[in-house]
Amino acid sequence: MSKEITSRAKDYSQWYNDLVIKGSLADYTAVRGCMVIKPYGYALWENMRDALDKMFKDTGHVNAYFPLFVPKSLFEAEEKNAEGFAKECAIVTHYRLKNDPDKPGKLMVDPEAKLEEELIVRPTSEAIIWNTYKGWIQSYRDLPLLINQWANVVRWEMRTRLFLRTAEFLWQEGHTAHATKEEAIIETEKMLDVYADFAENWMALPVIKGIKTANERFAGAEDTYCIEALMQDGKALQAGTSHFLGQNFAKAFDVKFSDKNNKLEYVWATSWGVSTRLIGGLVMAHSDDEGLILPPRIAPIQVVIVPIYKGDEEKGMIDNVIDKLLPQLKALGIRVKYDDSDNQRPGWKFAEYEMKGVPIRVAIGARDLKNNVVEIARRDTKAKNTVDVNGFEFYIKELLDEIQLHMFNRAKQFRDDHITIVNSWEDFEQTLDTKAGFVSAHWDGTAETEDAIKEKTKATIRCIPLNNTLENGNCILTGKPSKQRVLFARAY
RNA sequence: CGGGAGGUAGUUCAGCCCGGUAGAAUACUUGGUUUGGGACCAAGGGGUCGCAGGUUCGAAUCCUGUCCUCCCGACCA
Repeated sequence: MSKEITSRAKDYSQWYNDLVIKGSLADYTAVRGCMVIKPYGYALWENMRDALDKMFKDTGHVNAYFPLFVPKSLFEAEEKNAEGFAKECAIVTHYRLKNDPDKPGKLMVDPEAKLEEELIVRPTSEAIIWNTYKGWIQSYRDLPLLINQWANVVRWEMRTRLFLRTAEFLWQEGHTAHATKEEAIIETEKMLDVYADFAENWMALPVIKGIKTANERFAGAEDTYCIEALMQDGKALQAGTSHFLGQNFAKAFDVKFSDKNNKLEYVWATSWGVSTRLIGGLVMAHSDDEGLILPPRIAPIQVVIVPIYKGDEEKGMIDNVIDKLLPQLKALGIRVKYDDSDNQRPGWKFAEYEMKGVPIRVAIGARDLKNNVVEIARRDTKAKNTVDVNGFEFYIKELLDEIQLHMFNRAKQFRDDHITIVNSWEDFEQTLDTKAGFVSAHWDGTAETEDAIKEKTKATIRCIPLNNTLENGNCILTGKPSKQRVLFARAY
């Protein structure tokens, strides 16, 4: 089998697929639009999940689990939300199969077993959760309610891509209830900060925090905050969202509480989520034509040690050294793998772990034993270095931090180089076609103009950046007055 | 749902036009030699050719239908 990764320059789609599949993260399955996440990819997800989970808990949230199935009547209670998802729902209509009388050995749906009420496979859990919260909230003393769920959801998309858009995906969804509007908005913004912190400091993925326009807003939300990342092909990726839901769901599901004055009020809500899509973003933002490049903080394997030897005697000598080195590395909390399998030669292993994106490779052979050194190769720059064995665990520890930082800085440099300020329609179109990336431009604030721009260029408004500087200008398309720039891009 | 490509060994694919014993590489198993950037030799196992019809003495190959996958669009809180 060809192990080569398709060049980015040739075909980004193929390049991306190669990275995911040959990097052992995931693969296609027999089920349309679904993927299997392989052990290596799942280990990556677990590291991300654990880091996020801790951040949620540090901000006062707890985990719970709600059902996969949502009765249709509940699902449709919040009209805008239901409408927004209606076109991409999987629906359970029957609960039994039976033998097909016309085709021996085959099964058919038993028409007798039709459900009274259809069950929607959750595309998101607001409906079932708010129906539950109704029973949990009576008094202001029950608030705030800060719950997160780790779950799978299903969205029957027309066109799917590994990690970036699959029919079923894993995610977390936080759903909180608050006594006041102000508190809910603070929560919405706080969780956006958590996401940005995670993306930048754990995934080395620079993001722009912003607010979505009405067109791009979550169905049922008052405001959708987002973090937007830039991929190497110049397309933007929505990496996470945090929604201020106002009282929409409280009203739809009749969730009221008595305040201190014993007055009944609807609660204020937020929801926020990130998914396995983040892995797609990670792959597209950092990898090269040799394979994945994973940030050390979440890499399933941070250091791989490859022995190079002739015969059992040399192998024994190397083993002796490694037996001392492994505990030293593990004592520093480093995830290390000693690959002394003899099915493959060193060269094969080098290529394999590069494809899997392992941040640091340590090679040790007879030559090194004599000099009491090891060869250290970093994945991000491909630089090789010979290091003394004494104290090398501290060198590794520092190098991991350096790689993490370097990956972030490199991605940030790329991102910053691809934010282009334009003031005319000609420049706008030309920039999108030749340079791609984010385009910062004035917009008149209307949905019609946004739609027209999308129609003409396929670019959408990714967000109105938070902390945007106000400046007077004219809409790129209509010339109408505008008070601030927004970020446009073609997106995944 | 429109346009394009495809479905043959675990994987990547050839064979199809012009019908006649199922192929290659790689992976796998065994033995041996190797090991500082994807090793080599020898032997071996492995496929109802996506599915269903049809034409034919005979179909991976021709015809019809159908299902599925990938790519490009439309869709995408």
